[in-house]
Amino acid sequence: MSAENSPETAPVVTRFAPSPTGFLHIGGARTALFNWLFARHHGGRFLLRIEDTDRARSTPEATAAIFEGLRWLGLDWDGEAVSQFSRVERHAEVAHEMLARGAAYKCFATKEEIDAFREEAKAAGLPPLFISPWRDADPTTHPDAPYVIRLKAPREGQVTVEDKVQGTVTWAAEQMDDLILLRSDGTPVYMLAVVVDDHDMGVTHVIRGDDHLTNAARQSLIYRAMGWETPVFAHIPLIHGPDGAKLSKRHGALGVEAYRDMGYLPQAMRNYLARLGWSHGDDEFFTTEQAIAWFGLEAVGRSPARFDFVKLESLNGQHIRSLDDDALMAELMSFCAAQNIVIDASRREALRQALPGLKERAKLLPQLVDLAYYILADRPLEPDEKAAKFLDADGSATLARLTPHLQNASDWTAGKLEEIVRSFAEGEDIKLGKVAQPLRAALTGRAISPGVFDVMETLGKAETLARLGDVAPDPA
RNA sequence: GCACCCUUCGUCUAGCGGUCUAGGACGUCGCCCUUUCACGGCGAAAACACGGGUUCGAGUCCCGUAGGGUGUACCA
Repeated sequence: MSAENSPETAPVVTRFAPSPTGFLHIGGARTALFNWLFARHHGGRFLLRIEDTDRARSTPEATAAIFEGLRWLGLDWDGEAVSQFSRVERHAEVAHEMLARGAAYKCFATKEEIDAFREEAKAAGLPPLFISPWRDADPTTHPDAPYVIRLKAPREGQVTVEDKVQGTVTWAAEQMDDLILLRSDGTPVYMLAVVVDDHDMGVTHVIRGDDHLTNAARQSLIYRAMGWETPVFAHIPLIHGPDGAKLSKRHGALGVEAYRDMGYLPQAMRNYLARLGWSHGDDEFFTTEQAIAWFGLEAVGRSPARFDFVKLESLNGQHIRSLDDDALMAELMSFCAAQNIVIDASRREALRQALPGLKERAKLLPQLVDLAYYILADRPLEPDEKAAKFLDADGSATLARLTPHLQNASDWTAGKLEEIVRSFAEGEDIKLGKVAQPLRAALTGRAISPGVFDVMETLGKAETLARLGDVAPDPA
């Protein structure tokens, strides 16, 4: 690779490489997001590779869930997703090339021998790194038996990884064992497959969780053995659960589709996830376009972050409010469709009209649906407990006296209606709340709602009067 | 065990030797606005893990200690 083509200056290529053994969890989603933001920021390419070499644990369902999760999050990848398994022959080919170069060797040690070695080492208080007796064996002494191909790792000196996030990290060569490249059944091991694939796919920047930091050292040995230039590494800190413990499947790590079902917006997820471990000064709320414009590895932190639902929810509320009504309506409708919530055309129209008042009050999509109860429900409404309190004898009587004033309304707009109700309250010598609250309860069945005059306008004159009639029969 | 990484308000973070009596956001608590709830506005409590250095000067650099995390497979 020529100098002008080095990873530092070549067009950026990043990748996300999940193994399809389950849903796309939140940590993976953030790794994908960082890779995506970085690629988009640099006008580069973002690739997807499915690490499905573990045939026993990989499932097509999981692969589908990962695609679906990424799509929902809006993290579009370039080109076709690559199946790592489909490349086993190339991996084996590279292993044999390393063998031919003398950078690797055949090891005939059996699993039992290795286990025994480790136990002895442990008992003797020595590092449990297996040192193969076959490393420098004369090939003529090789038995006719199954063997693995091991990397001939350096025995002395240091191995250094220049990491964009972690800085310069150094290990003593003695810490590194002769890792297996090809198993005795001829299949490649992960460590080899990643390196070969990243190289062949032209990946310039490897951005992944810092649980791979030590892997980077071992992988750099493979790059070196093949004479390949290493990509730029960036190991980002992991995400922990709300209690500080590692986020795992049985411990708070949900698939991204769970967040979708809870009513979070993809842009809010992107915003929140981006802020976990990365910052741009004091900016908390931003658009995806801004994130792309601002993103850089130098502003990624090194300490792990806890996942905080409360803050995510707050951010989601901000995104709901900032979305224009038609876009929000579209999000809401697709959410309802997924949740099997059916809304007919006329109510959809009323909902759309009421959206400006609704969205101020919701942090999650389902809250929007709940708030729209007065639009979606059929008469007679079933007041909840708090609403029922406003509809006692006193409240109902007030409403009964108010009704004629409404019937005579010259035009049915929020402004005009407020005028009418206010002058009614004045005439009765009661506070506006005394009439507005029963009115709200009667019209919405709830104690909380958007402004009651807006509700009346949304409902229209006939429906408003009908609902009043339901709770406050005409005294006449 | 060994190796590596991490450590600023409850949480996410700003801070890249002096501008830090440490800033913002979420959350919490007051007050204001107000027909409810939100939104919005104003204000309060709340942190540099500990101990040594280096320096005229350390949240910022170095070394320890403690705590946490990750890795250490013929898993990925």
